[in-house]
Amino acid sequence: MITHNRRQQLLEVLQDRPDFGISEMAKALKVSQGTIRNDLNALQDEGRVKRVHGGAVLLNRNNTSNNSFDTRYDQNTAAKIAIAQQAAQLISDGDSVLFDASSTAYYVACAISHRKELRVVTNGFHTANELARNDSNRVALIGGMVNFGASSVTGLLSEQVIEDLYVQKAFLSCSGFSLERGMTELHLNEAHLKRKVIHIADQLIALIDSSKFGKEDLTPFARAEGIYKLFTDQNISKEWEQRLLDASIDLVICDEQEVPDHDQIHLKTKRYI
Amino acid sequence: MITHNRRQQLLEVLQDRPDFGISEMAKALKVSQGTIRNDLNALQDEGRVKRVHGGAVLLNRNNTSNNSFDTRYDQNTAAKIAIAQQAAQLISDGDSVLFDASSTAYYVACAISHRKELRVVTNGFHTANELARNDSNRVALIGGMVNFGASSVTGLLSEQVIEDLYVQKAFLSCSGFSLERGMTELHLNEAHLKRKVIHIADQLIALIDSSKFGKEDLTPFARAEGIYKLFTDQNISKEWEQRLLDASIDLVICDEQEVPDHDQIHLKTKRYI
DNA sequence: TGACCTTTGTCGATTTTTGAAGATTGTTTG
DNA sequence: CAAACAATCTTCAAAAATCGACAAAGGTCA
Repeated sequence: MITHNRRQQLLEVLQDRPDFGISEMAKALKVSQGTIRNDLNALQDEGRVKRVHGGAVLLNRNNTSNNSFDTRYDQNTAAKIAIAQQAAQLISDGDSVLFDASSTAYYVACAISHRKELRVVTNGFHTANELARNDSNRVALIGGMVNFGASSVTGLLSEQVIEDLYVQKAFLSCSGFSLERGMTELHLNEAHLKRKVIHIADQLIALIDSSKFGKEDLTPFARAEGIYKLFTDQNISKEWEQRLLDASIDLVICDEQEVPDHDQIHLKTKRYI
Repeated sequence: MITHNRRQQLLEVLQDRPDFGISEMAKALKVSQGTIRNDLNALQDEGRVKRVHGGAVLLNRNNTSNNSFDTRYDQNTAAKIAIAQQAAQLISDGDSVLFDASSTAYYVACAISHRKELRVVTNGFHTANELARNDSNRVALIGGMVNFGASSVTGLLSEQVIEDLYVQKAFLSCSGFSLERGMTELHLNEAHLKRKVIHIADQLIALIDSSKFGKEDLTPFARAEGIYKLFTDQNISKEWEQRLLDASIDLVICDEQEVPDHDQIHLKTKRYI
């Protein structure tokens, strides 16, 4: 084992087990504690970790995946992916679409990675990055004040910017939904932004997992009648299903399919043992 | 066995077994260790591998993603961090500052994580996220077209948005610098954006590592006289140092040891003197 | 043959690893 | 709060591994 590779492994160990101390790292990599200290100090000089008493913490670059964005992604993943895959069917090559910064919208973005020449507007970093990966797409990120937790922007720098845009389909989620108040959002800024973007979109596609029905949050931003299609998961109650049908809302209930590897994106392989 | 073929084979071995050291490669190819050393050094000169103590690591086979944030991040890290730590001294609580999407500017952002109530404008995702981590800061991300590789935006949605802002200090890097053309940038969009933001900033702080001097890229965006302070690393040539002094440019040559503890990302410890 | 390149072994210099001693830090206990 | 203890840190020195440089040996081709 050469030095460089051992240090790379050390970083991976540290990512999996941030609580490991020097002695545990030494045992995991089968070298002396002094060597681990050398390695950690060397990695510190490279700016990869910060040394603390008893061990080290990974520095920002590797840490970016450890914010609240990812934890949001792990909640109810199967339902969100089911919704995303169905909703993605609505998008064709060359479409102009809008996504909010929600994790469900991000999964839609992942599901249309094979589409070409899309024109995309979004306020989510991850969604923007995922779609910009494809060279033929033109992805616009809405400027504004940054929310660290959500990796998104909401407070608009300029109201005008959005009004000058136009998209065919807007894919929006919400934190609560009722027939009376429509789609509601916990945060004022987010609701404000969504209300804005609805005006520039031809069709409003609602991505609402079953847990949101009956919840009413602070700020409403879209009336139920304005929804072009509503996607939800199979856990929706019969009662709500009927209620939505009675209100003439175009409802799509998405079956959870076998999506084996997707949850495991965040898991790292453990080479040490 | 022709030399050229053996080197190709060596690359394949290295791909299969990245953890192989010199002696293992020598055994695998049935030549002496000295020959392996020759081969690895030759391959390094071709840019195919990077030599590390005890062996070598393969590097980017696809030169297309050359400008990505991650690869930029790893280049010349020590110099960039040195520059960042010195430049960070200019920032006080409550300041309004602007950063470009460069990795050096990102390091500055990391170095001011303890500052409070900053008002920040940037077009880099990583920089934005890092600074937004601190609740007391207000971070604005400039909206625009997304560059996947750089994790940034450049094509502006609206020229007006920037003109309505004001910052005290703008921290900008560049891909080339000369006294005649000033700061230059390879990509047109980026130069365009930087030219814009210079107008809304009181002071232009240039972050230019020593490798950039004498390079002139396509698009100039800031004249040398307009630079308020220029930070570079200690590898700058005496010749260039003199030239900048003659031009009355406020030059700061950054050396890691001179920074007080509380402003450091990490300490460079001297272990083997 | 003789010029040129590659390979190989050797040698001192450098880097890495490791263990030990003493200093420092963090925690527990009275 | 302070003393006592444990864990961890830095420093140092020695051993091991590796490096670069050089020169000798071997091969190729005009």
